[in-house]
Amino acid sequence: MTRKISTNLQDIARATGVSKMTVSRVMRGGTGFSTATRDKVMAEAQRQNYLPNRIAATFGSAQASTLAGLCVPRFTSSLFGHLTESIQSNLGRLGYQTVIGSHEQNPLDEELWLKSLAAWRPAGILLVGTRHTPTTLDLLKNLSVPVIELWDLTTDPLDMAVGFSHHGCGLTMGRFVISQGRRKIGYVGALAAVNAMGRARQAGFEAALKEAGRHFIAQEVLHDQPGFYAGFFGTETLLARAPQLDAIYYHDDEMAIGGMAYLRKHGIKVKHDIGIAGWGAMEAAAILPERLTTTDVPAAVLGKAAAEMLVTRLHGNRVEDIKIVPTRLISGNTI
Amino acid sequence: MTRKISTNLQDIARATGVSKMTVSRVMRGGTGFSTATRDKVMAEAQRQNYLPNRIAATFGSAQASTLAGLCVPRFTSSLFGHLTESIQSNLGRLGYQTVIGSHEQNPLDEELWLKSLAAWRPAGILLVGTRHTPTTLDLLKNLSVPVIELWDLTTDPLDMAVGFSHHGCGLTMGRFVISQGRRKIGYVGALAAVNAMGRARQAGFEAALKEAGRHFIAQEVLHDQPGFYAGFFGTETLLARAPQLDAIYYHDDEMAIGGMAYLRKHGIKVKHDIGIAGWGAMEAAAILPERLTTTDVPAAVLGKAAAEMLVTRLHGNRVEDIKIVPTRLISGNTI
DNA sequence: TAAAATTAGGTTACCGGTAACGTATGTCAA
DNA sequence: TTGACATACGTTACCGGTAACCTAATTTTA
Repeated sequence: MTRKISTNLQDIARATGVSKMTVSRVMRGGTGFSTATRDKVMAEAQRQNYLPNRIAATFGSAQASTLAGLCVPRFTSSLFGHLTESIQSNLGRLGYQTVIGSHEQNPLDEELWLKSLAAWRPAGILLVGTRHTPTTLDLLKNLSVPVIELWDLTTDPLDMAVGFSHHGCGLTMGRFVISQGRRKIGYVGALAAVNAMGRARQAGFEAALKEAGRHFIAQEVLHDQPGFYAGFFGTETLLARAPQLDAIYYHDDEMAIGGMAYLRKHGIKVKHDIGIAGWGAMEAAAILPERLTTTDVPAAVLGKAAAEMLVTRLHGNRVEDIKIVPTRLISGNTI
Repeated sequence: MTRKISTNLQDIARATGVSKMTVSRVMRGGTGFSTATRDKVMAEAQRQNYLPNRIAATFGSAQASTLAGLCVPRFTSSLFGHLTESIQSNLGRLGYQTVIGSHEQNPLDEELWLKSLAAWRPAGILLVGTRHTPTTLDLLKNLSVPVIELWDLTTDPLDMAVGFSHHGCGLTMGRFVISQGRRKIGYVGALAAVNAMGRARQAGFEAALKEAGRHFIAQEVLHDQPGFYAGFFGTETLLARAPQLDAIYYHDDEMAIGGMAYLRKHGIKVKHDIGIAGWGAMEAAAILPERLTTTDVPAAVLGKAAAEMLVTRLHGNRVEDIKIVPTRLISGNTI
């Protein structure tokens, strides 16, 4: 029982009296055929309801693959959701299909995913994050396809990169918070020891504090995934240790919002008593009665740039290896 | 320049003195070889750093595909993020790779995505939503692979379905709101005319009102995507038309939270003045000072069930065609 | 103990495209 | 007028697995 899902190029060739190769050329919109032949072939393909077979095409020539892999930390964060959305739709528009994975900041999960992806001989690979296992690096080298590292620009890219400086985000926010007169500042983070990008923001902020002769009064870096709960409970722990704080910098907006919920619950006035700064500019942050002080991260712009970068390179054109997308401080109303 | 990314079965066969077919059998963990042969082959594969080739495998036999397609409305909502995360990780665990798409409630986008997916001859397809174009239905039939419709159980499934009743969610919430003494109730929704599931919840709620001899005093269904902003401005419009409301039912939690932000901004007390009910139980809803009255939707459970259902079927085992996952009313503190 | 069944392989023929190269025919400039 | 070159195809040889079928040896069963 050979499962024949659709007619193939040979069927169309037979029906139109040309060779399979000519049909292939027509279907791919190349050259080497007359307009008469093209019209005849296209009409017949339409009539037979031909469904292209990328499996066969990729098998015949690895160059023909239109599969791209995307691995992000998780899909449950607003920012990565926007990034995924943007990459998938832009790659789709450009004729590529997206295979996804998530690694939860665990390089071994990324490696596992990459192994299963590699079996599909993808045309290109997009990775969020710059922590990779040796095996991952080996695999990427063997595959010898374009690799774009997204989100972070703090280390040298393997191949190409689209992102921004997390250190810069932290630095800018730190200077802003200092400029607003805050001096006793704490930090609440997440994913201790595995989140290089969060740490880079934290370090950037701390550099700004140092410029002003200050440092973090207290820090609470949870081992959990970031999120509303983590922000809520992280704030509780932090304030238990350092009740005198006049500002808190958070890993991201979700955690900041969680923290604000904690403050409100305990009658601590946001801004008046304790200033709050987040990161990521999630939609909810702009809707809060107190507009959250945060950093806008253009996830959709970044995704579009990455998709276009990849496809340009796949089409054999030169591309700049590194693209920086601008982040923007949103002063808001919580500092 | 033939790009040879990895050694192939033939290379391993040559090195171990068996046939390619035997190596294939060993690699797939089947039967028809001695343990001695297996060990020899596995060792050699390891030594040569063999990378399986799913393109070739799928080409050789369509049954060998381990590619599954997943199309959701969008990746930017918390619920669909959790769903995507769950499906991807569970399918990954079971040896399948996930190709994603998003349709933004537009069946034509779904059709376009399905066409590009079909070229990869996937093993199975997961769709959120039950609105499909005729071409989509044709394609699904031609592909003759398992199709699981997720999220909604209000219509007959094409093949299999995992979901819950949106009408039931609305009905239960409606009865609860009535039981709390609310009588002048409004509705704020989104995606007018294209969102069957939101409409089903609305209709369910309305059925509960009818039981109590009531009806929606006012409704505001935006044409936009749901989200915090939509909730904020939808509430503004609704209250301009019907200021006397004592409760509002929202399309989802994001919109409810946006609505609450509007109320707070205008000094209207949530619960005391106007009760609020959402849907979806997003994490943020539980963190708010007033815990949001909402419906818990087990997106992760649903995703896991769908992944396992698909794989069970692909392994040739019988499965129940329809699986209902339970939703749960969270009474919260905003009604 | 002979027949039947199982085990451990090998052989062959594809799957449906694409790259590379070959070959008429027509066109244009020197 | 003739060579050079472009155009419009056709031919051939793969790409790397898997299904289906076959064989010889070994084990089990009647």
